[in-house]
Amino acid sequence: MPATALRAEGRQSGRSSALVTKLESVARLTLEDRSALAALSDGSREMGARRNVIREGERPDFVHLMVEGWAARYKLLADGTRQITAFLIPGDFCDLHVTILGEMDHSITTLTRAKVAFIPRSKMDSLTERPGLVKAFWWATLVDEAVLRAWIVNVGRRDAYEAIGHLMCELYVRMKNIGLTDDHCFELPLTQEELGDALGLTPVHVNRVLQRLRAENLISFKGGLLTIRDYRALEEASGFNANYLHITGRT
Amino acid sequence: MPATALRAEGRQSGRSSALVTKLESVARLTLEDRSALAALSDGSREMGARRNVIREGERPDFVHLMVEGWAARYKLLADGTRQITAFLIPGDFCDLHVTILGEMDHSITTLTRAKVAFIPRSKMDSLTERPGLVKAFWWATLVDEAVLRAWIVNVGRRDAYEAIGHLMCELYVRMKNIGLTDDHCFELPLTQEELGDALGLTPVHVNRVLQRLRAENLISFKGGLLTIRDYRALEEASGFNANYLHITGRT
DNA sequence: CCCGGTGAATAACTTATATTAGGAGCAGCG
DNA sequence: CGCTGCTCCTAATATAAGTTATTCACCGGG
Repeated sequence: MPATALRAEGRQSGRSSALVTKLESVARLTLEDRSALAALSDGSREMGARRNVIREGERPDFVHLMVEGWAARYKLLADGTRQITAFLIPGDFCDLHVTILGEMDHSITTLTRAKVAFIPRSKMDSLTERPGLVKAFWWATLVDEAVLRAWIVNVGRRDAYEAIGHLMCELYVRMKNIGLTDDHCFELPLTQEELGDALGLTPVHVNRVLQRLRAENLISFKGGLLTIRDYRALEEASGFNANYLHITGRT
Repeated sequence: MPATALRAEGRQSGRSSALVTKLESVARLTLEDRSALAALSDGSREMGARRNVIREGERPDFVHLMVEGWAARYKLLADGTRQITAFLIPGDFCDLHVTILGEMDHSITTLTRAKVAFIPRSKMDSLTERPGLVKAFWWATLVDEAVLRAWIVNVGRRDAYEAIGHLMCELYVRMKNIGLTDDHCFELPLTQEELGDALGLTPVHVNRVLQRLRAENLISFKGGLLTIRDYRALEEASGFNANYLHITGRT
């Protein structure tokens, strides 16, 4: 498979930003809207893998936007276990409008090397004066909420096999929506432990399930690269239905 | 315990609506804001227990607001199991701004007899022209999101005992915030099966855990009425921390 | 007053997943 | 080069929770 095509960090450079790509799939943006969004990435900072973007208890002055790389939203429990509640990929806001709530009730860490934009509140305010963007931002938060609900279903009612399959389907659709897939292959830079932290499973159980998914020829997953060998079958096996992602355009 | 005081459907009548009480705990509302909110309850409809408010796939014309009684947000799986992703109590919007997304990706049902306001979109639009209310509504959706994250942690990383305790603490704080508790007692009109559907457990296991919580004198729960006998201990046992509810005023 | 329905309580048994532990492969690094 | 530290993989055992089934208590209706 064409691994290198996906790996390259600059795959999107030259094209529009992931955020623009994502929002254009549901909202009609003006030229000015688009360049205003693109400008957000300008002052973005490079961060190493596994660095804190924000921590629980902090009161961020900025809204953070993923420009490149992956991050995860998580909560730490008293006994040291961790629950990941969201994976953040390029084009995702980490904490849109969180200034309203005051302090963070969870933490965010990068998973890979990443580019994160730190957007001052004043800049956000000027953006939300554009009616088209307000609506697009609303759409984004509502979809985030829908993803959370699907996550609950995953952890609550699906067994490990279905849950892992479901998560992979979701991430595939989201990555495809920002142009970061190549056929049915995309970068999934998660360790088995991180997958477990997302789904409430132990790494050893994740391992067993991955083997089964491979044995059944549904996926191949190695070196941070996931290929869904039989997307239909994986959807079927995991009960995935993309409707909750509310992507209207291309599927 | 003073059951009757809580049971009365009109407990709040004469006072301000649950929505006003809830939003006032975080935002300063003008007199007009308050009366505009109160007016929302005017055209509310009575509904029986276990009736659909909205179903997956529908495209609602209205925003629904819980005025009295309980409801639940849920998803149905192919194998017939159900996962509840939220409990809705008075003052909660069922689907704020959902008109943006198009069709519903989940369903909502009443759990008890309830009063639900059906608010036309135009009315919502006029409300959100008031800056104070926009911010208050934002706060409400952000808290809803935080509740979803806590729910994921509950289902993913806590065992049944902790999860049930945690849910009870959360519901206690939320009910208290809208003035529907009496000391540490409040109406919790959930069957053991519904509790199970919320936490991904079977009713028989929920039963076992409830017995244990009773045996340890942490709660008493009978006839839809929950009394938290030792709130501190329950918080401690379940790892509950109310910070994610972002209630600034009274605790 | 009995009847049917629903929710709660048990019990016996099964199963999915956790726990603990150890080894193998590979990458970065002094 | 040979460390050191991750991931990944595997196995043995333990346990929380599921499954199925039965009984009991309560409540409203005819």
